[in-house]
Amino acid sequence: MSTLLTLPAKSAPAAVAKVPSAVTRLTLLDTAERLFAERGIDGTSVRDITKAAAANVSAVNYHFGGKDGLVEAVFFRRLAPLNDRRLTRLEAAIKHAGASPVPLEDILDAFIRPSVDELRTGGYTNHFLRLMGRCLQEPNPKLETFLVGVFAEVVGTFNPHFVRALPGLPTGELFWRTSFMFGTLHHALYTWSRFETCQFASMSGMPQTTRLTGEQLVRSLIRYAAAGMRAPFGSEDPLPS
Amino acid sequence: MSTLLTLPAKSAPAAVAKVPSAVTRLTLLDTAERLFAERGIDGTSVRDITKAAAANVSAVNYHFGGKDGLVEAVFFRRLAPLNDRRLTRLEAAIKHAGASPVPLEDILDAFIRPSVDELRTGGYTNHFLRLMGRCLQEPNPKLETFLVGVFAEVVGTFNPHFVRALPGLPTGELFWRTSFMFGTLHHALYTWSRFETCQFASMSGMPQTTRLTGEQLVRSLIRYAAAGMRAPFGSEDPLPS
DNA sequence: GCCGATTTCAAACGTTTGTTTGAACGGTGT
DNA sequence: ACACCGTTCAAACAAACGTTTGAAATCGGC
Repeated sequence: MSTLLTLPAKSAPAAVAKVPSAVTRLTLLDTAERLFAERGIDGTSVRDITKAAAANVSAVNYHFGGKDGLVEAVFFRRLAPLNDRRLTRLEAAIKHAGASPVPLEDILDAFIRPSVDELRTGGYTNHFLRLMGRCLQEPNPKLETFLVGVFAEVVGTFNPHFVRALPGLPTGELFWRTSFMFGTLHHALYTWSRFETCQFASMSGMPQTTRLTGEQLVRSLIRYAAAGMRAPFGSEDPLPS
Repeated sequence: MSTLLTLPAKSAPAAVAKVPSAVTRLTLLDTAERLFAERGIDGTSVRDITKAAAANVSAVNYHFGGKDGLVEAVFFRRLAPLNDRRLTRLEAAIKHAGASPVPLEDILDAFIRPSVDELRTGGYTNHFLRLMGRCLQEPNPKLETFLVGVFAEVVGTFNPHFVRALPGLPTGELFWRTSFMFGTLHHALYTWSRFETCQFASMSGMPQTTRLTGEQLVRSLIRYAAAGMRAPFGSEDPLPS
């Protein structure tokens, strides 16, 4: 339930030189992250994980209290610093803007860049990027409430600045455009992170120019999302049937 | 493998008055669609399906040759007419445009509208919409190759018209913007179709103005995607750090 | 009313799932 | 040397998994 980061038993006294080995714990987290990204959570058994991690089957239950605890730990390990980065970058953009509204591109940069950039540079592999692109649609209900809670603070902090940066846009429309931006980001992460072996690359004879660096992907995403969120709203020309 | 729509045994002779009952088959497809959307494919057992459908456990194997066959049938039943609709609408837009390039909004309309609109009006429930939003990220490899094959024709047909409608846009950038549009659409379908019971609605105190009709969602999506795909491309002002 | 084909059914198949158990291991402090 | 604590391990647990089986039930055509 609420035992998100509580280590297994490890009675808290003398908490100085803690985490004696924790190598098995880390290996389990890494391999679980990789396998979850490749086969999904339900498609990965604890035996798959422990076998790939060269650990015992019961290690998952010992270190994480069960498979559910491992799932939460896998996501929490990445999501917490990711969202910290987002908030930090937004703070910087707010300070840089002074009293005037934060430019839309800066808000999007603070939101998007950590997903693509910081996650990779911190010794992270591409596996969590694939997992990120999928996480919102994982059917695990516990995970869903957990993710919603983690994201709530971020969205709540970003939303007022979107409102200021896009004056005149109705609240409902802004909600949906934010959701569109979310979907754009997640699908792009999923596609980009697995592009090396992606079957979609052969869909329409795609050339090699589709390979992007992380920085290029960030810029493309911001360009696309900024233009989309700034799209004129109102009863313009009706669409043809 | 390639037995996508082949009925179980049913030796083909006297193929006139076929499909004697097929009520069990249809019930299984409907309930499987619903449960797949709610719990994911791996999270749904054949016993869950057959129990909810008031059928026998072996019915899945009899009618579809196994769970994999059922999965393919669930997707194929919706995807085939959906993509037919897309191609038909694109044809109409091409004819309407004459020799000039098809307007970007018309291309997007032909691509997006069937997903939101036609799928619902044809007696479809919302369940496949949720499944649609998730299908590209289902870890089932067989399903993936199947979906890629189904979508290949559509993408191959739409791409040349995107090229004409967006002159000057590099091929690589166009690929990614198309992918962005794809992600936008799928995430929007997922969010919109489950909005009634969606936890995201409570994330930032969203008002009731976020409820959209299908038509409103289509127009919002087209506005957003059109603006995003038309975003200026080049080495403009560098983003702030 | 009977026959052959089609469909349903209860029961069981072997495998895999997540989890638990209790003993053995490997350090550290005394 | 001893006891202690955190960790690992092989073995087993009941439950659920997809699938198979062979016998009933159902139906249409003659």
